[in-house]
Amino acid sequence: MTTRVRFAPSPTGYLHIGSARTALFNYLFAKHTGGKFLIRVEDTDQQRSTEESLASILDGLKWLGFAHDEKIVFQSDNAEKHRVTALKLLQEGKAYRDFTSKEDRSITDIKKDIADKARKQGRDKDMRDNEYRVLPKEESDKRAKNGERFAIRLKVATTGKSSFEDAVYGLQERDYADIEDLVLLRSDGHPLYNLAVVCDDIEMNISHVIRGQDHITNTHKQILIYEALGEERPTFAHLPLILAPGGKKLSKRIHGEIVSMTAYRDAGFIAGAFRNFLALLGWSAGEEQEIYSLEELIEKFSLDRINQSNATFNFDANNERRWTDDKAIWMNAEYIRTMALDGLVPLVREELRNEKLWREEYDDDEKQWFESTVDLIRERFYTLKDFSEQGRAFFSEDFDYDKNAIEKNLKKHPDLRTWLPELAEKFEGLEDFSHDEIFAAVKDFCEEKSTKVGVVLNGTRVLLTGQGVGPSMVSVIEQLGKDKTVMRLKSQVAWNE
RNA sequence: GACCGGUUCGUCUAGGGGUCUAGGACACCGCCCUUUCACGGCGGCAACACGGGUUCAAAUCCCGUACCGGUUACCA
Repeated sequence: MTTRVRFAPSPTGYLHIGSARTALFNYLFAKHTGGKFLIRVEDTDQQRSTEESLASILDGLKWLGFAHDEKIVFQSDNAEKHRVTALKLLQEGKAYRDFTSKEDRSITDIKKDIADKARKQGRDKDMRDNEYRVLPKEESDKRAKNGERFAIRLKVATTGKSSFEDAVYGLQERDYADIEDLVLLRSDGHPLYNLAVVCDDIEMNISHVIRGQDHITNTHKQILIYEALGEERPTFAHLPLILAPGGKKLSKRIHGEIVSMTAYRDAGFIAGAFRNFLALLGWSAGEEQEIYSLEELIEKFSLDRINQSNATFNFDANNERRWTDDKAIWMNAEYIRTMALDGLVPLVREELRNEKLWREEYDDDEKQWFESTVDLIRERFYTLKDFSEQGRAFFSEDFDYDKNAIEKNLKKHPDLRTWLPELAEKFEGLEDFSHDEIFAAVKDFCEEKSTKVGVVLNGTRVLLTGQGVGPSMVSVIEQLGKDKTVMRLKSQVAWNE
């Protein structure tokens, strides 16, 4: 039997980082086993589902490279089937009509209420305490016929327990006494989550359900539905959660953009790097390797190597440099430094285009220069943004000077104000503006002035690139070329800042 | 509250009775390299939640406690 898994987002928001990892693990498992990766949109809650949300989720999945194998299933399209299923269970006496009228309250009120009520309840609460559970069939039929509104609830056994072997957490058990007679169909006729999920998973022939461990209690309920339906259940694998620092829930309301996948794309992350980072959050191959290509992840992935404890996604909202997890940033830098130039160049092109720094010549006459520039400056960059920010001076005359760099590398050595234009003149006289020639000129110059090479090079770096740090300075000079180098060394702009 | 999970360096993790004076990665700190800097190389700091058992031997198995998380809807 080939494996079939599904990623089932509900389109009520952006693609959450935790959902992205769930999608990743589903994808890796499918590809590892030669199976299918499907997408099902859980849009039963029509009130909260939006088109934009769906578009942004699909966008995020596409960016991460998770192509789905079959047509996307929309859960709302199957509502009729779900209804028929609920009615069937009612017919068979496995479910019953609940005529209790629905309370009409706002979602936040309900949430608060549930929390309050739950805190007061102990285990002695009888989950079967519903007068309609034992209402004679004739009576129930009669009231329904009279047009009385009702919800359909599953009749959960009074004694016994539900159990399943989780691929990650092992044997899971729950007493029936702790499970309420869950509602399958709302009184307005809309199917509810647990029913819809089970029906669709059966319909889609899903072999493995891989989802967050916040669904474990749902799984017990869903198993009850599988059993009532007489259907075989899939293998379940629950994933540990990704938490915010301090072990709290990671939410957009509290933590902002950091939880949204698109924030990473917009911040200049490489999809492969982020995927790599996500894969190692809750899973490891059990070896001392950190960088994995998608192919390697697929080859090495297995459910039994998934961790059972929740992971903390580490970041510091008050520190600009630590806006997201250190390791994620490091990994992105690692990818930028080491990935094939062929792969990086198009990404840089896009970044420069977005920032209006792109020139068509970079794809034509200046292709070689452009590629060697990217190769030179990528060495110390962390994100694609750095190409248009720290690296801006390579692509435009309109760049800023780093304040600290000016102070530390320029103004601390006032002589540089006259020296650097002098150095420019020296450069002007050079025949071929090569690495060796440039270096020799700088060395000569420093001897003349009896100063350290570092002082001159650091000052030069500020005037040429606006930065305090970067690749080998002589290479930078060579890469910029004689004209720009001379012009910028003579400029007084930085001195006047 | 109840039910269900979890707990190894600050963070991600390896380890599943002896090979653990607990390994790797990120971050941090030092040194070296680079006649300059946030690259690179080398090194350092730093963890088995606690208490009982079982065993010749426990980070690893069992029990309890603490703490953290999940769930507890006619939401998904």
